[in-house]
Amino acid sequence: MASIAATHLSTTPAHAHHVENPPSTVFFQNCKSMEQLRQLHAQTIKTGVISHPVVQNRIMAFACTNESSDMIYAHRMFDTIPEPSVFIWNVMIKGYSRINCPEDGVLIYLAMLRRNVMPDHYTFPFLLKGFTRDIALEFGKELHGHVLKYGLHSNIYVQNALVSMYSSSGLTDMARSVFDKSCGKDVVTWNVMISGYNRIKQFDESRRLFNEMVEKGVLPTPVTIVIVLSACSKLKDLETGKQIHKYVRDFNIEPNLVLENALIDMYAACGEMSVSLQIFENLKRRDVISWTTIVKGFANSGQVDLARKYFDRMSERDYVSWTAMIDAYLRMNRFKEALELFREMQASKTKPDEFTMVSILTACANLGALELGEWIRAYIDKSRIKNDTFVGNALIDMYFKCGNVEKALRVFSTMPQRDKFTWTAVIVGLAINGHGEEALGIFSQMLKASIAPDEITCVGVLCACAHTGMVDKGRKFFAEMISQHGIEPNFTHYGCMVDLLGRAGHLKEAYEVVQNMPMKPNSIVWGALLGACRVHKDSELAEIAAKKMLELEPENNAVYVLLCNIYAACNKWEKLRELRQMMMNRGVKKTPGCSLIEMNGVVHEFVAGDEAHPLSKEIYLKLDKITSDLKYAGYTPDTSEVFLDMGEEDKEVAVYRHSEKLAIAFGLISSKPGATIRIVKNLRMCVDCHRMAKLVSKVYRREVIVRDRTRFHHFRQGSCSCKDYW
DNA sequence: ATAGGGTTAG
Repeated sequence: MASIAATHLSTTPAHAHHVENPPSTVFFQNCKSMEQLRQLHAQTIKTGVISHPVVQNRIMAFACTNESSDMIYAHRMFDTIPEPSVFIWNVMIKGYSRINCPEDGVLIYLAMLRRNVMPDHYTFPFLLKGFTRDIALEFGKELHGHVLKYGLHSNIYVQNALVSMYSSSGLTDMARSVFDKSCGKDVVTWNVMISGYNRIKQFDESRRLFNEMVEKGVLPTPVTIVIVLSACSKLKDLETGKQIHKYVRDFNIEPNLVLENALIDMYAACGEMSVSLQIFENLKRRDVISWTTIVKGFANSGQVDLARKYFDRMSERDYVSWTAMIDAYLRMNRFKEALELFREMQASKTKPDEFTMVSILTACANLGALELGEWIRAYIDKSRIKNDTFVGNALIDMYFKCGNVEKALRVFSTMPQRDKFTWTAVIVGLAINGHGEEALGIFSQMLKASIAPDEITCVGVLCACAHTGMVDKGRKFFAEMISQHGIEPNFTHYGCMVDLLGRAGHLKEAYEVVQNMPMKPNSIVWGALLGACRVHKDSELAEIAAKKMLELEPENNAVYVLLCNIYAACNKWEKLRELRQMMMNRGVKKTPGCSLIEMNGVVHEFVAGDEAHPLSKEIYLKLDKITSDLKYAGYTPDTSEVFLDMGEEDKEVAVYRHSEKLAIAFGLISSKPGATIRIVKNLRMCVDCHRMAKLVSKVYRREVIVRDRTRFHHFRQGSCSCKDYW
């Protein structure tokens, strides 16, 4: 092909570039690659036709806008043109916006103005495309001024480019003001405006504007339908979604694959998986988005195994598909499976993005998998994955939930941008790790930074007060929630208050709070009171709280167990026997205690009395050794919370086999001397395990960190960060 | 020789 073109060219005489006789440029139509363009370009130089503007235009247009465009090449040629026409400037701008360098486009545009070349109606659509929020904030207004100055605002392409620039960079109000002022709108104007509202999540306004558009008689295109279906999906508005579906059929709108996918997504989001699936099954062609949408649909409806079935059937998966499936496991608290899937994702050589990283960090946080979390952090740096605020927040949360307060704070202090969630993560993280005072300090910094707290932030503040016994500060803050921060206390806040007062020994006041709260107390509030009764061994109030809880949640086994603990601790054996009988009759089973420990990137799981671990034999031998070592340091088993009907010796065996002890023994065997042992437990730590962990930290000079259901225990040199107050 | 809008995920 190139040689034919070259032959053709060589027949054109070198002197043929006289104005009255422009050279033929048909041979450029066959040019397919930059390689061919280079040959043609060389020929035009040899023959001299290069000096003719028509030829220059052809070469520049190809170099800038062809699929295999080469802006370095284009710029080199551009520099040889003494007086570039507006056309040449335009294609240069287009070239830079195509390769996602809108700032370079702006630089070219400014150079063009300096050379006194006026922009035309082609310039702005190229120039404004692909602006990010930052670029729009920096140049948007000025360029908007230029549009008016050069009298181009009535051109519909220019006007749509302006609306699109503002709305796609989140400056929706600016977009709207151009939109409202424009006299001639077409369907694209409406589309870009509506998608602007989608962008800032004002889906109800998207829906409203769509209705207005239809009323005004503007005919929607498939693109309009996709935008509005997306809004319906987010609003979970099945009614409008169905209407639009009907509209598609009634008006014979050509349903392309993107539109079909949007329909599948809308039905899935509205909980209509059967309709969603039906559309999916009837598709002639399916792409990775169709499949991912189905996977996500099942994930959202909690049917993670069905989601997996479709995920496994996919012939092609991208990082979004993998992340969707990982999230499906997260949603069901199946964190280990989430991590297993991440390993498969790596094996498949699919590159994760920052969304994947957030999901994996969440799994690490919940499993206490610090090693893997650290690895992810290094991976993010190494692979230059976008390290945005979401990632920072997830890292902070991971470090706190793994009990590493120092590193969590280090991430916090180096984050360039912080949002409400960042501050809240730090406050909650400090609180659960027992650093109440510091949490309050961060809270006042947050207020100074003019970040408004939300409900969760308030939970963190109350939790900080509760875990550190700051009763007066907690009372004061609770009173200020409405007056200072405009936040109405919800059940969780009342629960925190009851916890705060009750734990500090003000059981009567705590009970009063429950009785006087403006809404009917729920199980969170009664549960907090019940927990306080355990700490202070008040079996009478405990009975009231437990009875209320069981009215609300008859299936809540933990309530029975806690009441048993309390009876046992108060030596109320008769009551305990009756309760045990009732539990037997109702078939109530204790949730087995379960502890997780990560070792060399693998999460090991232990349940009470477990013998399933490959190292089980060694673990029990180690446990024997620990017990005898600790006895020298003053350890005696504390079986006061054991409520099983058995002799003292059997009780000792029962506490001896608790899952956190197995995990500690395993940790001591498998890690280097001096390494911190981190454990995550699903239930509250028992008194005996707590006592033993303190001694382990002293005798073996090991830091032991146990995260239980509600808080952290940092064991160091024989004492615990919770000050035995949990 | 050069024009604009869309789906999946924390």
